[in-house]
Amino acid sequence: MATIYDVAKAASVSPKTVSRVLNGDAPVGPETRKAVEAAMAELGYVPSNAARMMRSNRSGLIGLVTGALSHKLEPMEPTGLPDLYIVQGIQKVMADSGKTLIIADTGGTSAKVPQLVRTFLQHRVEALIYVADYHKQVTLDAGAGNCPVVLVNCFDADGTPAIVPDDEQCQFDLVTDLIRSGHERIAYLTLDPSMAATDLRSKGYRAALEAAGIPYDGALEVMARKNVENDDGGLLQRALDSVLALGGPPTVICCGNDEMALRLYGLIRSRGLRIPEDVSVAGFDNYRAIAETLYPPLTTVELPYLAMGKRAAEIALGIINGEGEQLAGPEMVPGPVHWRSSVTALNSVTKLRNNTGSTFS
Amino acid sequence: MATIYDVAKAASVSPKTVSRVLNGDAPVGPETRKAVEAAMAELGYVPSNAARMMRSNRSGLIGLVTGALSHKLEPMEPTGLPDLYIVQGIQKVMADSGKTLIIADTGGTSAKVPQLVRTFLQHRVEALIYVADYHKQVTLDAGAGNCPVVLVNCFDADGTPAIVPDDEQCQFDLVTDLIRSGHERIAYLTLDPSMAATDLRSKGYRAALEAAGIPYDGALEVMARKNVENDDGGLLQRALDSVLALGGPPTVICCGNDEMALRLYGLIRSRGLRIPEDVSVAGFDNYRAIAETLYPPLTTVELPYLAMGKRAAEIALGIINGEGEQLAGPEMVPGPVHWRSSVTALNSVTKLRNNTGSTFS
DNA sequence: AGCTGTTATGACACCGATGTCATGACTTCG
DNA sequence: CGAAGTCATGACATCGGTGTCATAACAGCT
Repeated sequence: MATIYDVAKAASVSPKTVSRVLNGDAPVGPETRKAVEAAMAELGYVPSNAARMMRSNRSGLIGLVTGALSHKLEPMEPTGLPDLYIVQGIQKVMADSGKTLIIADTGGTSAKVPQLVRTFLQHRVEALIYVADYHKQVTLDAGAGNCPVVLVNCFDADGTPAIVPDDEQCQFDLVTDLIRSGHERIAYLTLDPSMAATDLRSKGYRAALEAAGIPYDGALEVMARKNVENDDGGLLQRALDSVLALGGPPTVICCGNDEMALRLYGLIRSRGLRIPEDVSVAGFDNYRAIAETLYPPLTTVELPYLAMGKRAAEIALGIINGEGEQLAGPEMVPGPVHWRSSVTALNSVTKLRNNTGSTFS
Repeated sequence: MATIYDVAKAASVSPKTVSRVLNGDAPVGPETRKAVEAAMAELGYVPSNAARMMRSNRSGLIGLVTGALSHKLEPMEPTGLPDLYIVQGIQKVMADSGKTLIIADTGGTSAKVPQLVRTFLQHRVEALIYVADYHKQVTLDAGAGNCPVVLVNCFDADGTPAIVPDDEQCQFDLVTDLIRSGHERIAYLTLDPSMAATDLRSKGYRAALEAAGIPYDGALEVMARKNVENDDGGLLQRALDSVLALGGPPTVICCGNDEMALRLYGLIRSRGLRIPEDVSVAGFDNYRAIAETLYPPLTTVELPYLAMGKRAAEIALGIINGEGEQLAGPEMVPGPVHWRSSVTALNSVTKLRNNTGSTFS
């Protein structure tokens, strides 16, 4: 591979002049420039980042640790594919800022993290971003030294900069929209309570009821999914039957995620009920492959994964450039409700929803 | 950040000795070693890959160009999420071999590719892997110089090493299994013929019929999906109606992908038919979020994306290490049939299928 | 004319590792 | 016992760029 010296020789100038042409950091005569550029093209010269970095101490690399690539292999996918969207958002911002992303996958084993971090430090990444597969608390045992760290979709106890979804606000917005459409008996089939999101969303659900002056009925909120190997869906069946059997059955059923909603469609229909005429359904995640493809299309909330990724990248870049904005602890990002026809309006104030910022599709 | 000189000074040895401790390429006295290791730990020393690379000319980096991260944002997702699985397979093999993956995303614009390749070359990647979002032909206009290139899920006209799915064999296997279960009237609702896969699968479909001595009926093979913005699913409705209206209606309907099958479930049921009692359904892709979640679970074929990724990584490593195996042109990888209850057996020879290598789940 | 300032360029050291070669101490063998 | 071989270590050059400083040519000003 051609070096800067080869180019210099071919153009009959000094290596430093070639460097100046490359970086444009000092004036170069027009003819000299032309000669150098010709030589570079001729030799197919590509500057070596390694050598460049030796002096400047700026690698242009950002390290990203994630399970996004591997966790889809697991038999259980409690959520959609959040981390992937996050990675996407990060990638986009980084690419725009000229940084190159190095991605390492944990393969599902968080024990690998320290080793991955070490590799990143060897490459002298300018920042480290850790993306979790679902909203949770983590502890960063890997000593990242003085390399700035940003957490996404998770947070720790040490006030490390973190970006998390606003699960509570999302569920609040969804339920509020349902109430605005005239629903009052709103069932909520939740995910495993061991997940940080479950608790937050439950709070949002109750807060929305309270804000509308609707009394909370514990019988309408049922756990319908457990993160265990042998969850064959029986839990969901029983949960559905239990809310349908209530004296005042729900007019709409909220699901912990879109997959649960997909299952629920089948179960509801096998009981002879129509969606949304007999009962409305709402999901969570806006897992589009499901939400848009189902018939009728599913009303659901989008967790702002893409936006979270972008925000995390901006925070990281901010730290690198020494700009203040010293985010201590988690920053919450809200996401939009996607209103589709799996929920029917029980009144005629539907228009009102137009002012809430929800998107229709 | 501490350098090898700092460590050397702290341990009162020469830098070279520290280097020897790091690489273990020459004998070091046990006490010296201990002193050096203590100094490294003390200073939190992490060797610089850039400096290391300057001498050895081995970056330990592999460049991966893909649209995997971004294409899921597009409104249309003709296939599942193949490239992601491919990336996964590559990542796994590379991590095991000690290489670090640099991932760049095209953001959907293939015009960006040359620039991404340039960045990779600056980082002196040891190989370049290009992953396409669906099986197609490409032209590599980006001059990768003498850097080895491996294509995945695509191929070019120049005989560049390439790994592609064996669409024909997959469809052949699926249809053959259907026939073994007693089906003879087998409809096939295809994807857009502009995709390379469509043609190959059609071939597999016909070959399976022919191998079983079943005459091919053109009326059973209908295009049901076009890659255009305004495909509202009407095409699928009409396709379904056309095959159901035939004198000899199909006992099983194969779909171009699992999403189409998901849609078809709804359409079939809205016509008062049961799955699989009245008509069986088979998909393509083994898009598990759909195939396993649907009720009844969907019989489908898995394109071997993970295996393709692994194979591509192996090929790339082989080239780097100068091992022969000079793959010229595409290598086809077959994938397994996943037999689930969306297809009913019309005879009692089901047992036979056990010998075909299909997996049951 | 003489001084100052700008432009265009080159010489040289340096970033942090590793490859090569040299050196001194010690072991082994004829 | 001396030659040859192994072991443990260090001096020094080198990889491919960039930062610093020097230098020469030429313009503009008093």
